[in-house]
Amino acid sequence: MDVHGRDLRYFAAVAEELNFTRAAERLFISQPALSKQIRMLEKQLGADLFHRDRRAVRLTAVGEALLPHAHGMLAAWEAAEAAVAEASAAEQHTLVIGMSTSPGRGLLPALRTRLVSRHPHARPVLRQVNWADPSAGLADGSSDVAFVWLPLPDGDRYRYAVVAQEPRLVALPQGHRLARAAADSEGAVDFTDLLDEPFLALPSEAGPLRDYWLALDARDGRAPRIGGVVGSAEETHEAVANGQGVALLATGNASLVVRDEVIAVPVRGISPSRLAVAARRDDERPLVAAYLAAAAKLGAGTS
Amino acid sequence: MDVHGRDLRYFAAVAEELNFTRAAERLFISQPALSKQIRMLEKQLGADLFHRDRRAVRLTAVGEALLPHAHGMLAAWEAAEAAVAEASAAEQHTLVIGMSTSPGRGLLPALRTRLVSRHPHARPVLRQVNWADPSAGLADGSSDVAFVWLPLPDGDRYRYAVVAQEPRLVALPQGHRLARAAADSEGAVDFTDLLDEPFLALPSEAGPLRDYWLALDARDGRAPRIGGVVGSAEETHEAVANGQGVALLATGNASLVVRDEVIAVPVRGISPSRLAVAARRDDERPLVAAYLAAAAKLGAGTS
DNA sequence: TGTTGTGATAGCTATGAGTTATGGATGTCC
DNA sequence: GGACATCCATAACTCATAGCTATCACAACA
Repeated sequence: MDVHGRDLRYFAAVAEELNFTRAAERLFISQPALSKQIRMLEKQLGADLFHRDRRAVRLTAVGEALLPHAHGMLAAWEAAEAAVAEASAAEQHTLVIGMSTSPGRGLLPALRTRLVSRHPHARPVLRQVNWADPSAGLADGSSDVAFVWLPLPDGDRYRYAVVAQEPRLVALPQGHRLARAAADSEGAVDFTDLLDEPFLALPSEAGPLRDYWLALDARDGRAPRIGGVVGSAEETHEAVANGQGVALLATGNASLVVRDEVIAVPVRGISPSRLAVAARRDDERPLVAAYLAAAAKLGAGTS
Repeated sequence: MDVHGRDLRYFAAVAEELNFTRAAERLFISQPALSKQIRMLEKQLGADLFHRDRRAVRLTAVGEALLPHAHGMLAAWEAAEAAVAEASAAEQHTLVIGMSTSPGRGLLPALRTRLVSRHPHARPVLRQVNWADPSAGLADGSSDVAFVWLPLPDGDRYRYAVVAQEPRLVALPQGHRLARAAADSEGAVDFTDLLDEPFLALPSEAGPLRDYWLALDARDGRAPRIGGVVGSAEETHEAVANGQGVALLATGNASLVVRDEVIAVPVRGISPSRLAVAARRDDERPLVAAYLAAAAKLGAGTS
């Protein structure tokens, strides 16, 4: 049914040498092993490939018929191996960078520059991931590294470098009562004033991250009112503008949501947001390590 | 280095099903066996072929690169198998008929007709063999059946059917003294009159056959004079015409030597020649058996 | 929360691809 | 013609591997 490529290689060698002993030497196996393998191949094909005269070995008609196919298949396999090696190398040098929203803050160009200076062959590829996955593709392997918001669910599966720590804002519809209140109070609001507001939440799959953007730890155990579930910056903008609810934002992301009817004001009394570059803890590939190292350096510089 | 075709087949199946269990069923092997084989292939290539998410199996970039090659090689092997089968069938139906000189006597067309009436696919192929090989190619396998002169050296290795038994003639140059003597004596000569003539002999490799055409058994142990060694009808004609020696002939072969300066006259006192169709005793192939059977029938009819 | 589906793992067996040692036939050299 | 070299086949053994069954781990789903 199938052949082992080796058998074809052996066959081609014997066909070329027309001498089992020399062919075996060339193949770095013993002569009996070669004899046996050729016999097995002949048995499998149900036809002799060589005429073993006492004095000479020569191809039979069947052998002649097989030889060009054997050469073709050996060449085809070499080509296949080369294709695999190439694809493999390309994969080695590709770094998939997951992100839920554009990290902005000039981070991507800075990290890219640092990465390619260390690994000139590196090909960073950006990948947008739904907000439902707080690991931005790390969990299912679709990203190699990712921009994530801390805290990360299953945090011990990852390692990360914080690249930005910023106060959180709240996005409000332009006419909201708290928008006016903030204008009176140094342009900020207390989180306690937001406790009864309906909040836009991440999908429940987001786990701890959903709780974090609801600032659950600042609510003293009282459940938040959920005004809706959002999966992207665009949806958030729409929902806020429509008055479905308010939403906490990282300062660096305000520009994605604030426009038209929506404004954002700082919130006092909650922890700042922390944006990190993360990778799977067990992923030791050089490119991944280099990207994380670059991020750590950047984070150290800007914190 | 090499692949087993089986592994490519397995890979292609999994790539198509994107499900190990179903692919294994389709391949009539167990799922663990398939898993293991794919892992081995991946290990051999040094790259993963499939992305095994908990929920889904999908090809990696490397797998995508390999797949078309795998399909190509599987198709190539099918083509190779077909080529082998075809060549094998052709060989099955080919009967190589060895002969030292054309057997004449209408034997070839008669036997050919009988053979193809029994085996319509049979392709008889004629092969001229040097006189040095009295088995006309049977010994070294270059003929399947052969027209031979009895006695045959290593006679027990062959089986045969006598197709012609004829008095032997002697070929003489036209002006030879015995040519005239024969004309006086019923057109024949006694072998005793030839004892001192130089004889043309077959090459020494011919063994008993050489002795036979020197009629050694009719010489009472006295060595013949050898006038030369001949390897074909043409050489014999030349040598006789030149007076190098005389030569015994089968009646049916006289026409090959007798022309121009050479005549042939019957010889009294020696056994007749026996022409047979022979095959290797251990060669039981239907075509060979059929040819021999046809020869036996023909021999029985004409003897 | 049990059930189903799916892939990986473990442990076993049989096959097969390799080894060395040896046999037997042929050809070669003095 | 005898010693020797060449060459393919066979025998007996070893070790890797391709297959099996049984089972686990995990996700999806009802």
